[in-house]
Amino acid sequence: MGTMFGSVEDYGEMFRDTAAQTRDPSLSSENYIGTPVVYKLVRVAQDGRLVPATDEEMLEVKDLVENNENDMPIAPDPGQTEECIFDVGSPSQFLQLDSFEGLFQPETVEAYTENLNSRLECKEELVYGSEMLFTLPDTNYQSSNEFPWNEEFVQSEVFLQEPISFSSNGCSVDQSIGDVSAYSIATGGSPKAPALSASASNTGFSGDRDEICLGNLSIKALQETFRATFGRETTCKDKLWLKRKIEMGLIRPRVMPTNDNGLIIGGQDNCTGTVVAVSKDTVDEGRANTCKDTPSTPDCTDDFEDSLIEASVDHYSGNEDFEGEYRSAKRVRKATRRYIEEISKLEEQQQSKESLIPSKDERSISTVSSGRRVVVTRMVSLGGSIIQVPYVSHVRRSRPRENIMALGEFHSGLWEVKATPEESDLNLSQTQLNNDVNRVSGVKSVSGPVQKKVTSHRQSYEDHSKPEVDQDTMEPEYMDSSGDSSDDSTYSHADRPIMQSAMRRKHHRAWSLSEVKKLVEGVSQYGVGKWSVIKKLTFSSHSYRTPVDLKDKWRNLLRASFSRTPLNKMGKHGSMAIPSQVLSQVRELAQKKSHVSPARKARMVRASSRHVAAENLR
DNA sequence: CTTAGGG
DNA sequence: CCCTAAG
Repeated sequence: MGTMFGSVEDYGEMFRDTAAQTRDPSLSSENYIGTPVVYKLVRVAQDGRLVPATDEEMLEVKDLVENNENDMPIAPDPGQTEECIFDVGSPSQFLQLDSFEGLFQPETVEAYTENLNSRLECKEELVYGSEMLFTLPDTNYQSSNEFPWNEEFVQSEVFLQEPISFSSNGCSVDQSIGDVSAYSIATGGSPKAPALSASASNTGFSGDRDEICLGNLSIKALQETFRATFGRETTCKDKLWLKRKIEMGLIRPRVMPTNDNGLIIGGQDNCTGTVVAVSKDTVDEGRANTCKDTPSTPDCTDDFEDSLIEASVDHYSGNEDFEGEYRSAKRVRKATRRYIEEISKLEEQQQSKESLIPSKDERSISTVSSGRRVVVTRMVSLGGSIIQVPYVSHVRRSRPRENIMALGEFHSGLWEVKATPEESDLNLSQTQLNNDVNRVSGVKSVSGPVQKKVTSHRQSYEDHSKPEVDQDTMEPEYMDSSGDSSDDSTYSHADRPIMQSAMRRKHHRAWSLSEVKKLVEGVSQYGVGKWSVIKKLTFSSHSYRTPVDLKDKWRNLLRASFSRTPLNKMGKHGSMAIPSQVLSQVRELAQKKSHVSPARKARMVRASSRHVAAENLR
């Protein structure tokens, strides 16, 4: 790490020292300057992990901070940062990097800071980024007390995130979220304050939208407006920032509907690819109170309230062009703490309204238009409650949804096996079961009680699954099923909720020549159209071939056999061409239509009974 | 459920 | 390969 890093770290140390001081009860009340709040610059990786900032990012932020000392919003990179005022004392207040080197992946960094009273003990930091920042369970912060999340670590945009992010991580996350949201909303400075208490006081401004004449206001006026809007003072001197902030404060409440059909914020699609999260490292438990009690820092609590991590999520644009789009001039600020508050409020409402929403992990999708923008939202259960979030997924982006029909097939998510209880012929039922079990889509329906134990069926099938059929013996059974599942397992578990059903597509399995021959043989024995029989008797070992498959294949063979150009060597699609001999055989059989000679019929019966007998022996 | 046929 | 309609 470069020098910057070192210095930052030093600052951090400095901070910790002061923190240690204030731990002394006798000092706590007056020594506000020593308020043990340590900030860390972290970035939220795409997968949600929190990773410490890199040198570059640190530099960037430092620039921000330093420039700020001149009270001039000089951003290191105009394209990447927004105007902002930083009238804080020194960088030391901001950053502390711990020993996280190596974890960081350089990405665009954006950090916005705002200090309301130019004191280092209280400040507001706004950080924007895109990819959501949630992954509590997997991060290593837990092993490091340097990174206490608890309630102090406030995650704001959480609710915009795809549910899967949490669901796969266990309930502890939900808990955390709960705490977090509560904290972020609390106005009274009490982290424990109920979510609702907060937003109410802030959203009184149902304001005139034509407030865009803010541009003509002086800084003073803007500050005043700010105060009116947010109920607190600000020393921010940046017009743009103030305007934006105020607009956000004014607009957001309006956009957020209070009913079921609503929500969703307009102009929320500006994108960012990265996230910078600045978290506060609370060294002292009683910090908040200490701060609040400090006479000379009236804004303290507000600041604390504000000093949560904020990140905006890009829902609609890919990562690729995010850079360009991000830099595009009129970026609209979006989804920050306030948005979260609203979400929470909405959540609250949802809860109270309840009854409308299934208690399940419901995902009702609805389309909502907000102004010009049409947004699809859906209900998502988060920590037991239901909230409405934009229906987007960056996960799915990479992997297009597959056949939707498949969605219906796996509702229960259980491998239900169709049972044929009334089936008199045990062997037959077994075999059929076999088919169903192995046929991927065969998992579909269940008639009657599902109680039939899958295992027992499977077991019994496997017991006598030893086919009397020659080649390719056995293998299909295990190979097939395991093959299927292994296919699935290659997909990220995080995608599970969404993908699980889509995943279930029957894979194509090329017909081998031996299979074709067998098919022809089967047809010759039992006749065209007796797919079920052929399947049962001739393809008993090929679990993956269903009667329909046979039929389809036969159709193809037929077509091929009558084709003028018998494809000499390789089939069109690279598959082995079917020997002309076989094809002629097919043609011959086809001509005989489906009718089976009495002799064949007898033979068939015999074969069948033989088969049955064989089965019974097992 | 099995077949046939269309997609 | 999937789906559906028809026995």
